[in-house]
Amino acid sequence: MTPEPYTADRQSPVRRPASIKDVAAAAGVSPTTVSHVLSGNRPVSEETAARVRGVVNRLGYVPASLARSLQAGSTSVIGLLIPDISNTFFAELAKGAEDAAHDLGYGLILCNTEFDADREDRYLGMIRSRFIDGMVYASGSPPSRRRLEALMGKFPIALADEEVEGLEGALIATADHEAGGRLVGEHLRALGHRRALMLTGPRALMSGTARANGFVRAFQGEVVERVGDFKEASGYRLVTKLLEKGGLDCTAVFAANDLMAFGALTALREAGLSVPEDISVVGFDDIRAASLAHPPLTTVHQPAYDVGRTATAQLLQYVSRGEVPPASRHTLPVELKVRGSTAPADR
Amino acid sequence: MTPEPYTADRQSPVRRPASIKDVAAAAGVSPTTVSHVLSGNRPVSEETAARVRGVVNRLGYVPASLARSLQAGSTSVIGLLIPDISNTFFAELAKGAEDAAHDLGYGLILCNTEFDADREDRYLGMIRSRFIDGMVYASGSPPSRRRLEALMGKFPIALADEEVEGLEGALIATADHEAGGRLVGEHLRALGHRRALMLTGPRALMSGTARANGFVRAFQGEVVERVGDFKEASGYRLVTKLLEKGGLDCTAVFAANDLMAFGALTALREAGLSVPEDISVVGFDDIRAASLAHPPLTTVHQPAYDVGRTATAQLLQYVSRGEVPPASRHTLPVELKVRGSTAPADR
DNA sequence: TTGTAAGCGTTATCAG
DNA sequence: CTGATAACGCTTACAA
Repeated sequence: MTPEPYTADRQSPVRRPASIKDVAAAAGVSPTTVSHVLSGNRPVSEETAARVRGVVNRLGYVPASLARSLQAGSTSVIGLLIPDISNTFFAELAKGAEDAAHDLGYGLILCNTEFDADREDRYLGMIRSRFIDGMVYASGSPPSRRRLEALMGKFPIALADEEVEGLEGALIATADHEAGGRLVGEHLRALGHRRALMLTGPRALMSGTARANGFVRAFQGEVVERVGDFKEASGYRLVTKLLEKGGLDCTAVFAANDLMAFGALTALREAGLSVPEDISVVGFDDIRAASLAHPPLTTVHQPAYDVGRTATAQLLQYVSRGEVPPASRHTLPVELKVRGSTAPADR
Repeated sequence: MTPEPYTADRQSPVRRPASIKDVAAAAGVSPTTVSHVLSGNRPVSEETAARVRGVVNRLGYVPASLARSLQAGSTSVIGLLIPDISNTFFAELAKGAEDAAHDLGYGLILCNTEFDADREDRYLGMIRSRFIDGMVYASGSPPSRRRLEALMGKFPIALADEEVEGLEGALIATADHEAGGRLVGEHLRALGHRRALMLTGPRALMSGTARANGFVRAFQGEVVERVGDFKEASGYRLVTKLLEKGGLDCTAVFAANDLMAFGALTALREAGLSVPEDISVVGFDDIRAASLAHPPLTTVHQPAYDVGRTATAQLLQYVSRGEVPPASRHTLPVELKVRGSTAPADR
């Protein structure tokens, strides 16, 4: 227990970590034996095993996962690609994915793209270079389709939440977007609304299209459509612009997601309109802030957690066998949450 | 362009991907040359290079990152460990970290622990087994200290947002928690409040302690303290319990984070108290929902993005040189956001 | 019960 | 300008 003599370079340069050979040498056995002590893949005499374990502890030996994976041909890690980590919808989805991965003995790494094609490429590179065994893809930026297409048949990929147009043959787990739109349509119709503004997401995203279709079909009234991009700012901009050139001329707004609904809410408030007295607003997703907002937002609850969990569990079934998943679709139910932002269309 | 003949097993089993040897053989060169064509590390005749590139494309060859990393001794990927991905504070922090990593040519993988020691262990294993080159650690669950301690000197780790008690010698980037607490104390005092309830985080977390210290010092009034766990439910529970046994007897509540403040808000509302007329409430973090809440929450804005960005950039400076970072502290300024949840203490 | 040697897919070194 | 060969650190036949 005498104090260690001071060594100038004690801290900074990382010493080469102990390898299996170092352990073997120090324990007087072959690397093979060390390997088997650690993996339990074949019997080792208790005496030898104990000695090896002692050395392992003393040296702080941890097997290099890279070498192990290289040899095994797989890393036991998959990725989850999402466009926007601060959208709580994706956060929930990620939790589901993580739980599923964890349960099945896989690591899950989150890849956040910020809707940036560069980053998406980079992360997809991880699967092409086999740094990860598979990928749950929950982004939906339109340009990604062609890239995905090339990967789909060659690597294990599952689509979560968003289906990608023209990508048949994929494993996909998604909420029932169409039914969600329908629920909103029925709700507004029942409240007596006959003219609605619909704020959609980008054309190329199927989920938005499905929501819109379901809505239009069930609403059976007049629908003014404006195309946004799922961001709060676009909801604000779209409504403001409409307001400026002569008013909305609608009694209800259906935004394709909660974020855009918030933007609409702000624009409406700034224009001196009150929700739901003057106009009703409905969102989609039921993110956390929806119930906290003022007024609390009527919206469609998506089972984000389940979408993530299902997509991941399904994918791993194939990944673990070294297979690429065949086409299959898992549609999860949605639920309308009626809150304070919708009211009858009187006046 | 004749249609490919149907093959029964076309889809499922993943064929062994092309290796550098396959490319070399098909191009009639050595693996060395292929490697150099791709890396540009040494001149290759344009003719040979073109031929190699042709084969690379035709075979869809992508270098195996595992092999490359094994050889290089590093993966150019670091991890960011966070406790709760659906807390937008961490989401912002993650964005900052991601941007910094991206700028410096590193990949960043998010490790979400859900405050679960199991998962934390698992993710820390990634750095011990050298699957990642470094880790930005933004969790603060108390039991983690000893584990971290063992890693700290041996692997490149940076602490973000939360310092860990007893862990000296770390690279750490954090908001000025103490100053934040002070700002709240001054604000409430100026409004005439003299008795406040303080909802803290777990004892072991230094950030919470710093906030509390700053607050108590500046408030100079009576402070009732209750220990929570940074989750919404605990804010609700603590306030409810107090309310049940005889009222709060305070004119203001200072919660150690916004989530707990929301919990308090709900509890207060259920008890028929209105904010800020009957009682003022202040949070900490300034997460997205804070401004959306009703009433909008007065809170301390933390530069989450900058914390993530700074911690990561600093860490990478050392990681890229294969060094373990020495102790250093980066304190980032905070800002009080006065909103609708605080008012003068009249009545 | 244990060890030797080959191989996973790269890149660096050295040689031509 | 190009190629053998070794080495990165591990696992796994095959052998003893």
